[in-house]
Amino acid sequence: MPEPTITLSTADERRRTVVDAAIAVFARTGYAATPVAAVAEQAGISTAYVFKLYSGKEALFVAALERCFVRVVDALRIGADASRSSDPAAVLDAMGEAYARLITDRSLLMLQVHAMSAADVPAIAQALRAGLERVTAFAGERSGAPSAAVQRFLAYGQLCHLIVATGLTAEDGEWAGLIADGIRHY
Amino acid sequence: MPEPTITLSTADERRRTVVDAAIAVFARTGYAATPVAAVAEQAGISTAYVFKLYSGKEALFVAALERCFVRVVDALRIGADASRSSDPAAVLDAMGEAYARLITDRSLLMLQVHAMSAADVPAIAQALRAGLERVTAFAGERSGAPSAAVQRFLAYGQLCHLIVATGLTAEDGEWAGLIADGIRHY
DNA sequence: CGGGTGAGTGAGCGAACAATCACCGAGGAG
DNA sequence: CTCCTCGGTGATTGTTCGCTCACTCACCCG
Repeated sequence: MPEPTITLSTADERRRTVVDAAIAVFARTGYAATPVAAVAEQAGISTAYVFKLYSGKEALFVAALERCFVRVVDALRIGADASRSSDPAAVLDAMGEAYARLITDRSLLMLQVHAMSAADVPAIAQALRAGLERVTAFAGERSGAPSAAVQRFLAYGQLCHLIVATGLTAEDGEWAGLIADGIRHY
Repeated sequence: MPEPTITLSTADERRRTVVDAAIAVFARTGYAATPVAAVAEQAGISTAYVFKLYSGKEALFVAALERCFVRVVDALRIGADASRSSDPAAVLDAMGEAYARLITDRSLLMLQVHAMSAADVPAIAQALRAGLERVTAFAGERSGAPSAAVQRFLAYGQLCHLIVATGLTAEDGEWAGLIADGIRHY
């Protein structure tokens, strides 16, 4: 056994590159419609090597989804830290603002949408629940808000996902304005 | 031009059968991962004939989605009619109850989830927006509720979709109970 | 230098799938 | 009977995709 070193192996560095590529590509075309070759191309390596780094397409998607939720929770934490008031409602609002800024790049949002659609794959459903748990637990504990407020936070987050995924704009009419009113998505 | 008859041609009857099959099958495995042959099998006809009834997979999915939204609005109407009070909040609540009962069969719910994921196909995104408009407009006009209440109605509806799609249950822990509290999905 | 280890790839197999085409049979009109 | 329309199908085709395997190259330790 070699002595433990701090420096990462090159394979692990590659894995990070691949996961970043996977987030971007899966977010564009979804789980089923995205060939692994597209992820490999985005990462700048061969398809064969992607299969050496991850046991299959499913594991690759799960890894991307897990990283996605890590990034979401990180954003919520930064948002909460930036809140001027420690009032639960204010902290929750600051988290919402941070999330809205995070998803300026739509990848993290769309990946969650695609994951819901691919949840008939058990491993994906499990990763989705695990990510949801982390978001829910963090939002609740960090803000100190009551359950109903956290639930409301998540519900309007899902509404935001709907707005972005369907490409709703003000030109869609009065009803579109009704749906999107006050929902931040820059 | 033949004289207009009330009786439907057999081809149109077949189209309805196919659309019903499409709703069920697409709801299970989504747009990209569902072969047209699976829809044909469910409908009890050959794959070739499905392509004669619909110009392609895309048109078939759009037809299924449109019918899905028709069924949703119908359910909302029936729910509103059954409301004892004409108070806007009460009517909206009755609509929610009717929707919760409608999606006892998960097909209509999951089809909407899959449609969001497939919204990078322009025709699907358009059908989704059109359906959303009908739901929003009907809920608002029929209940007479203020915009914010209608928006809230949709947001918690999306939360319900998240709960069902991820397969959340009480065994998932306290956080799961927090998310699902009061959200009707039988 | 020689050999072993791990990063990285090209080529290809087998299966699945969207879409098409040639074709069949029944029934109604002339 | 003949023809023509229309519901309906089997077989096929070209392509794509997940995944594997044999292989190369660079580096490092002795």
